[in-house]
Amino acid sequence: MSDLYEKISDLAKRRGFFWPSYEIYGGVSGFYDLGPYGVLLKQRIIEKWRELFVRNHQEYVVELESPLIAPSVVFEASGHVEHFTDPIVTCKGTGRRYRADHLIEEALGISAEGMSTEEMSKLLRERGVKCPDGGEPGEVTTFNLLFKTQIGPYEGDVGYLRPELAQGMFVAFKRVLEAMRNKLPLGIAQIGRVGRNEISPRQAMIRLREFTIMEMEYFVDPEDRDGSCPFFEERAGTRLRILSYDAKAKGGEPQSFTVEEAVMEKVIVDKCLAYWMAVGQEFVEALGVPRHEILFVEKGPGERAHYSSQTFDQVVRTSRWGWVEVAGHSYRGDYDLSRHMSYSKADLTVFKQYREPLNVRVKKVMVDKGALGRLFREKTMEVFSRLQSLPAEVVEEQLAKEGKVTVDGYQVPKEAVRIEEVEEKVTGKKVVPHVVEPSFGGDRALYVAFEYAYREKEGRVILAFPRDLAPVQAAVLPLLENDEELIRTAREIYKALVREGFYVIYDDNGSIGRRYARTDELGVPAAITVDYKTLEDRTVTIRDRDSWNQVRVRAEDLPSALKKFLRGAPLESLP
RNA sequence: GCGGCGGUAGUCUAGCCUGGACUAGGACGCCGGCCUGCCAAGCCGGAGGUCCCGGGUUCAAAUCCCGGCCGCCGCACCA
Repeated sequence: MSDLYEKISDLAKRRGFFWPSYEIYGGVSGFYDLGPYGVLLKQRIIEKWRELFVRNHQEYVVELESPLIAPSVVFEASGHVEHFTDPIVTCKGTGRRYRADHLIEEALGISAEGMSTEEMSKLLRERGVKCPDGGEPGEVTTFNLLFKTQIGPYEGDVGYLRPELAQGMFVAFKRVLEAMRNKLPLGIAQIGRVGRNEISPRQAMIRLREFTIMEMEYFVDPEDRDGSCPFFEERAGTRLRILSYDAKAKGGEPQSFTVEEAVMEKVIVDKCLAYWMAVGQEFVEALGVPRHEILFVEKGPGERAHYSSQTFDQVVRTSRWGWVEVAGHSYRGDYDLSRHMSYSKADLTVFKQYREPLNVRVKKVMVDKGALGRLFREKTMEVFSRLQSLPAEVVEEQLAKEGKVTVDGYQVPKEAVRIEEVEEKVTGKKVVPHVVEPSFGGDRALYVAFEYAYREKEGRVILAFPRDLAPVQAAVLPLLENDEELIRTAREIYKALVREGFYVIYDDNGSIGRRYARTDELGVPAAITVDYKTLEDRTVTIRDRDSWNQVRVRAEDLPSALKKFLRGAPLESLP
C-alpha cells in the first residue's frame, strides 16, 4: 500500500463508502456504487452546495428537477448531437487517431458528409488511403459521448441521456421565469445525474460514465450585467487564486486577486461569474480543502466550448492525479437560449419594462394591400409578410434608389409601398438573457472531501471530515461490553439522539479503544461514552474525533451540545 | 483504442519463475464467548475463497500458453 489513493480506495471499500459497480460480474469501468456511508456523505455535500448556492440566494435562485432523458431535438438544438459524434479511425501500428472524414477529404478531395462509417471504411480501404503518419487506417468507428436510447416503441423516436443538466434549465426557462414573476436575474439550479459514454474512463471516481452534477444557470440582463449581481459586495473582498490564460501561455504563475480586483482588471469578464466563483471557492473549502489547494484556471480559446466566451476550471490538488477539475465556471452568453428559440420557435426572451414609457418616432412600412392584391393575387399575403419582415430603413433605401422594393424575388412597385414616420409608445423591450454557469461534479467533490479528510495518527486511520459533513454524527458506546446497566443506558441515549434527527451508531462490541478506532475510520465527529458516572449522575462524555479529548455533559443536554459541536463549537465550550 | 504492469477471503498479501503433498497459508478486519473502569490489549471459538472470466497444453494448472474483462501508469481522447 503505497499512496494515498490506494489507502482511500481500500478504506472506502472496507467501510462501505464507495466501490466499482457490478463487481460480481467483473465490473464495468466508469460506474461506481456509493455504499451506506458514501450515500450519507454525498447527501451532506449536496446539502452544503444547496445551502451556499440556493438557500443563501433564495430571492433569486430556485431549483428545478428535469428528466434524465430528452428527445433528440433538445440535443440537436444544444449542439451536442453534432459535436459529440465523430467518425474516427485508429491507425494500425502507431495507434494514433484521426477524424475519418477529414482523412477522406484531404486525401481524396471528396466530402465525406453523410457517409456511414462502413462506407468510409470501405473507401479508405479501396483507395489505399494512408494515415498522415504513414500507417494503415483501421475500421472507422463512431465516437458519440451521448448515451442513446429510444423513447417508446417506435424506433424513430430517439432519445438521449443528458450529458449535462443545463439543457433542462434552458428548455424549462419560460415556466420557471413565469413562476418567479418574470424577473431577472434568475438562477435555476439543479442537482441530478447525467450520462456520458466516455471512450475510456479511468481514475476511479474522477471520470465516470454516470455521475451527479450540481449546476446552476444564472440568467442575467445582458444590458445590465453588473446590476444582475445584487449580492456582489458580500464577496467583493474574497481572494481567488487565478491562472489566466495569458499568464499560463507565458508560463506564468497563478496570481491572487480579490473578486473586485479580478473584475476591475478584467481578469474575469463578468461580475456575476466572479461572484459565483467565490461561492464555488467557499463550497470547496467547506469540503475540507484548504484555500491554497484551490485554483481557477482559465481555458484558452481553443479549449473551451463554442458557446463560451470565458471559462474557468476550478481545480483542486489531489495526491494521485494532480490538479483535478471539480467545477467549471462559464460565461455562456445567450447561445443556448437563442438556439432553443430557433429550434422550438418559442419566445424565450424576457420583457424588460422601462420605468417610463418612451415615445419614439419609428419608420413603418405601410403597404397598400389593394394595389398589392391586384399585382400578386394569390401570392399577396406571402409578399406582404415578407415585406413586413424587412427593416423600414432597407425598404426606404430601395424605394429611393430603385423606385421599387425587391424581396425574395418579388418586385413591389412604389405605388404599393410607402414609408411613414409614426409616434409609438414603447413600454419596454425584449432581451435574451445571458447565462453564467457554475457546474460542479458531485462525485469528484466527494472524492476530494475524502482525500482531504484522510489522516493517520499513531498507526490508526481517521477521516477528519468537516464536522457538518460527516456521514454519521455520533456514536454511542457503553464503556464495557458486558455490563447490562451500561448497555441499557447507552441504548436509551442512542434512541434519544435518533429521535432528535441525528445519524448515530451504537456499538458495544470490543474494547472501548477498538470502538473509538472504528468510529474514527468512519469519520464520526463525536463519540459518546456511557460509563459508571453516567449511572450515578446522568452525565456522559463526548470525545472529539480529532483531538481525542473528552468533556462531560448532562445526558439531557446532549442533543443541543451535539448540534453546537457539529456547527464548529470547540469541545471545551460544550459543558 | 495502443503499449507496459497487475488481478489469490471484507482488506492487504504469501504461493506463480522451477505445475503435483495447496484440503490455497498469513495478517488485519468481521461475528460469538471470556476478560476488560477510556483509545485497534489478551485468550478461546467461528464465518468468509468463481485463486478475475473463458479456452488450451498436461496424467495433473492459482502456477505454463492464448483470448477476454477489470484496475493502475504512459500515449491518444476528454462538446
